[in-house]
Formats: sequence, C-alpha cells, structure tokens
Amino acid sequence: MPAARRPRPASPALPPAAAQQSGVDKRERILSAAEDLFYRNGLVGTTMDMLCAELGVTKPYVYYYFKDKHEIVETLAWRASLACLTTMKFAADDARPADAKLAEGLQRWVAACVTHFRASALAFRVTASLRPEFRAELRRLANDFYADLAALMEEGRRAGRLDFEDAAVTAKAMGGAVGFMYTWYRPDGRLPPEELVARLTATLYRMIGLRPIPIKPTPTKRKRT
Amino acid sequence: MPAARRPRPASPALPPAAAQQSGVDKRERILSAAEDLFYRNGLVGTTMDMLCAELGVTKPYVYYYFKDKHEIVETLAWRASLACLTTMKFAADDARPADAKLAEGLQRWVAACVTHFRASALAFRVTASLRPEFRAELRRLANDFYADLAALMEEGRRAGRLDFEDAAVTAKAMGGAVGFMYTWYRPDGRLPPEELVARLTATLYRMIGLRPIPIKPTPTKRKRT
DNA sequence: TGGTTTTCATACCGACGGGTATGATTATTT
DNA sequence: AAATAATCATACCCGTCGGTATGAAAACCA
Repeated sequence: MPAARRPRPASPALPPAAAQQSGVDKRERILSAAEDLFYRNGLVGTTMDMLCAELGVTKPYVYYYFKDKHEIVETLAWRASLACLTTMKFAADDARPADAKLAEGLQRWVAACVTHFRASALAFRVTASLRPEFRAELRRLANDFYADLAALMEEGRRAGRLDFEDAAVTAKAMGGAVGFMYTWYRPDGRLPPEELVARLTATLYRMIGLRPIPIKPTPTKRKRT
Repeated sequence: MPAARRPRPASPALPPAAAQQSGVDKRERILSAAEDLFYRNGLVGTTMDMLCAELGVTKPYVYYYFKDKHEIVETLAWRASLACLTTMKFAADDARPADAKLAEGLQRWVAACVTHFRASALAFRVTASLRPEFRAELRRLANDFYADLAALMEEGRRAGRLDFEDAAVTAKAMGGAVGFMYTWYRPDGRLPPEELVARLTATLYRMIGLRPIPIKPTPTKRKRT
C-alpha cells in the first residue's frame, strides 16, 4: 500500500476556489469518490471516466496518483477488511475471560463493518475481479479472523459462559449477519448508526448464548420495539 | 422467462456420441454451465467465449437458445431467488401457530439457499450489472419475503412463543446468515448438506428464541462438537 | 431423390473502456 | 527573470467482448 507517489509537501494553488490540499489529501479525495461510485455502480460498472467526472478532473490526474484501477480498489478493500477483520485480536496479556473479550470484539466488529460498509461491499462482491494474489491476502485475513473468533467461542463455551451448538457454522452465520449489512444498511436510515450497532451486536450475542454484559462504548438496549 | 425458442419436439441426432436431447435439455445444459462459470469467475469475468468453450460449442449455438447474456443471468437469478424467497409463504388456511410455520419456513429457506447457492451468489454479487427493471423485481421479491418473515416473527412473539429484540434487524441478520452462505459453502465440504441445513437452521432458531420443535425433514442435533 | 427447414460453424463488426503519449500551464529555484 | 520541475488537459491507441451476418451441413418431407 504505497503512499502518495511524491513525498513532496508541495501544494500548488489551484485556479478557482479549490482549497489548498496536499497530495495525500488528493489521493484521499479520489479514494472517497471511488468508494462511493464502486458501491453504487459496482466495480466494472464504474469507469475511470465516471470517476474523473465525479471528481471534476481528467484521467491523467487520477493516474498521477494511482498506478491503475486495481490500486484504488485494493487500497479501499484492504483498508476496510483490515478494519473489520482485526477486531477479534486482543493483547497477549489481556487476562479477561473469553466471553468478555468476545462481547467487546463483536461490538467492535459490527461497528467497523457499519463504518466501512461501502468498501466491504467491494471485498464481498467483486472477488472475481480482484488480482489472485490480493484475493489470497484477503482470504488469509478472513481465515485468521474466523480462527480467532471460533477459538474465543469455544473457550467461552468450555468455561460455561456461552451456549451454542456448532462453532464453525455459528461463526459463519455471524459473519453473514454482519458482513451482509452492506446490502441493506443506509446511513440515512431511521436507526442511528450507534443504535444499529447495538441491536445487531445484541443479535450476535444471542447467537452464542452470551448474556449481554454491558460493554464500555455503547449500552445495549434502548427501547423494545 | 420464455421457454425454448422453438416449441419443436425435434431432437436431431448429433454427429458423434452426443446423446439425443431436446431443445429444453440443451437450454438447461447452457444454464448449468453458465451457473458454474458465473459462480467461479463472476458475471463480467465470464465471457460468452468461455461459456462456449466450456460447452464445446460456438457462439451462435448459445445465441440460438438465448437472446443475450442477460437472459441467461436473469433466468438463473430468478429461479434461485424464487426458490429461496417464497419459502415463507403458507396456505391461507394453514392454521398452525406462527412459530410452527416459522420453524418450517426457516428450514425450507436454508435448504433452498444451500441448493441454489451458486445462483444466489449471482443475485447478491452482480446487482449492479443487472437490468434495472430486473433488479426491481428481485427487490420486490426480497421485500415480500422479509415482510412475511417479520410478520411471522412478531406474531410468534405476541403469542409468547418467540423471544428477540428488534424484528427488522434480526430478520436482516438472519438474511445475512443464510444468504451469505455462497461465500463459504462447498458441496464437497465435510458436512453433508442436510446436516449443514440442520445446523444453520438451529442457529436461526436461536436468533429468535425458537425452542427447537423437531421439524419433519431432518432432526436438529447429532453430536455436540 | 430433390427441396425445405432446422441446426450449427467461420469470420467479423462496432462499441466501450483502461491506459498513455504529448504538450501546455504553473510554480519553484537560482 | 530564465530555466527547471511539477502538475494537469487533449487526444488518442488498442485490446476485449457482446453480438451478428453469412452460409454450410444435416435432417425431414414429399
């Protein structure tokens, strides 16, 4: 994941009213527009011309900051995947019981997936259009995640704090419940994001028989219906 | 969804050892190959030439039986969606309580999604590449399904037979748990399909606090780990 | 057996989209 | 201020892929 091509801090004044912005800022602006377009039109449904039009620039502008379309997609997909799929990692000296870690990890996971729902659609939908090596990296990330998740689940069950039947199937089912959010979540929906996170997390708790220990960030329940 | 272009029952003997087959059979063969290729390579990642190569025929052959690529995709996606998203329909005179209907419907749903996992990947992944009108039809089907599902859930809860918090969120979470199966299910996996259906269904039951009333087809539990 | 219809293969077209060559404009340096 | 380097616009190339025009072989009919 290379940074801006030129380390130059230069920021030339743009003609009209475009504010001063560094190369990194411009890169981010491209990424942001691409994320939105990819989410709305799909990867192959979004042409570089569309991206340029959205940004109000021309192609060499984009190709100055990114090698090719792949680099844009992979940057987006990697960021989102990393954010979502490392939420089940805990410090080696974290002495809390497995169910407490899980309670926090699941909450973080859901929150990350809500935040990155656009790019997570990328990771899930366009797998066939990604470079094989990159797909393999994503797979490793996901496999690690599920391994961590299943390990915590089984540890919690052994301790008598969790209740479920098939760890692998339940873990995959949770993965779907969370990962699928990009198909229905809308930022302007009637449920505010934190509330959605809380409710979906509660559903996950239920799937593994985790009694809702209140976690630090957001309380779990507000109203009933 | 038109049938074979020619109603002719004709079945000409093919040159080498190709068995006699009707036009419908040939259509099905094309669909089957396309389903597999689309699943493996994605929709845009599968060219009509690849499909022809897989079938051992040339393009006009395929275009004789199908108007265009869209017709193939839509036929596949529609079949699968119809099979999966009508499982929550019950006869008007079905007098069973909501939780009993749900128990059966969820089981049917999971079974249908396992059966059609390849084509369901189509419906979920390539939405941006589908014709808008067709996408709208799929959406209506899905909306109907979720409406039926949520209605049954809330009826069962009112009857005191189910336990969950947010009907809409829980329904979507279940949708993900089931619909996402295409990302991890493999027909040659170690769990036989019926067993997978049973375990995933059990997980869904747990999500809505449905006490596992044994359903007719497959028993719910086998071994513990 | 000769004509008609069905069925399939060869070769091709045209549009589209990713990526680039070239050069103009602007800022920076000395 | 002149030269150099950074930044961006115009115009274009070329591969790919969905779809088709044309016509030939095979089967059916009379």
